[in-house]
Amino acid sequence: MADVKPIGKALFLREEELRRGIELMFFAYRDFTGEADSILAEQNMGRAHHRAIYFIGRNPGITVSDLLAILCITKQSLSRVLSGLMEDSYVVQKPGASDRRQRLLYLTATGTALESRLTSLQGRRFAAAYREAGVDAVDGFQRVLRGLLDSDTIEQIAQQDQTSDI
Amino acid sequence: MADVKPIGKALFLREEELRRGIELMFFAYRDFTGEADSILAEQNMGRAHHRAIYFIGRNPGITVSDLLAILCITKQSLSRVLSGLMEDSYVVQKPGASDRRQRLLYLTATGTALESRLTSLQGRRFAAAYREAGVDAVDGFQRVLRGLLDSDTIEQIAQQDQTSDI
DNA sequence: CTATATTGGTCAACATGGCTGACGTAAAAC
DNA sequence: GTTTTACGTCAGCCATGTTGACCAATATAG
Repeated sequence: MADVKPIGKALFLREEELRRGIELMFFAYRDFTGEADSILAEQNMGRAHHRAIYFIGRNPGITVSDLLAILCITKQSLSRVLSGLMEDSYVVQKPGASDRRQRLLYLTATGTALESRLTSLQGRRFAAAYREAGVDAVDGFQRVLRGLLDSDTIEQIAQQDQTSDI
Repeated sequence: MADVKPIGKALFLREEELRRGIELMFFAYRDFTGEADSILAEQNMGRAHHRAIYFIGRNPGITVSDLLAILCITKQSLSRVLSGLMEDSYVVQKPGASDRRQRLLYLTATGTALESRLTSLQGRRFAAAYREAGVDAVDGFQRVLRGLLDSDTIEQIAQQDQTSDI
């Protein structure tokens, strides 16, 4: 097998490298979400609830349509989740001050508690990975992940960063 | 706001950094799988079919239990998916030579065609991201992703690499 | 050779979380 | 005053995960 053409060898290595990325992405995402999933299961919630709680916590007072734009799901799907979260008092809604059709979403104390529990769990996993890998690796990690995004998503994230009340 | 304590500022930045990672992971995974999902939807398949096809293509002749170990789902869930794939002639099974209880899984020509279509789609996305980000970034990316894995997953991947017939 | 363990499949029932389509209501905007 | 927008809701469908029970073929250990 030593007589493989260099070009073939290069292509093979390239495909291996790409497959490694694909697989790593699959396993990492699964393990990354796994821990939070078990906590959520205890409260009879799923990943969809987590996402809603996370982004409401991150953007207090967000409107339903803005949340829809972030999550990219149908309003029926989100509505089902939000109804559950409000019934169990993780989330409350207030009418918008300027536009009273809007229902601005906020976490309750319970909601905030759950959100920070979940986020600190996932954050610890990231912190450990970052620590092991080193600062330069973190930069590369984020650059590659950004490169995987759709262009719409990139714009969306950029806008969010602008309007966020940091 | 210039009188924030340095320690508070550092913690804030740290949390921001961790949240950035969490969010990037969510968006990147969604966009990364999105394209393949649409192709799969055309063939009335979902992500579960994709995973099965991918790992059978990657490990021709894999047993059902080994595939189960990779996917970490119940055999009932996998069985449903495999039945569909065999009915539509994407996958065939042959009895194992040494252990005839085993059913070794292989892709058909149709299956291989679909697998490579999907993989090259996702591969192109990775290739573009890798190209933009640069070689060093790729290394960092993979190091951080590996750091996010559960220890069981790490062992599993290591074993796979050993036994793979490269 | 027999007992047990392993590999794999199957049926039934259920939950979650996507989706579509249709319809309603309140408020803003023109 | 009409139209558009923001949001909700009802009904139903599909994919994919779950548990539990049960069965068949075969390998393996005693």
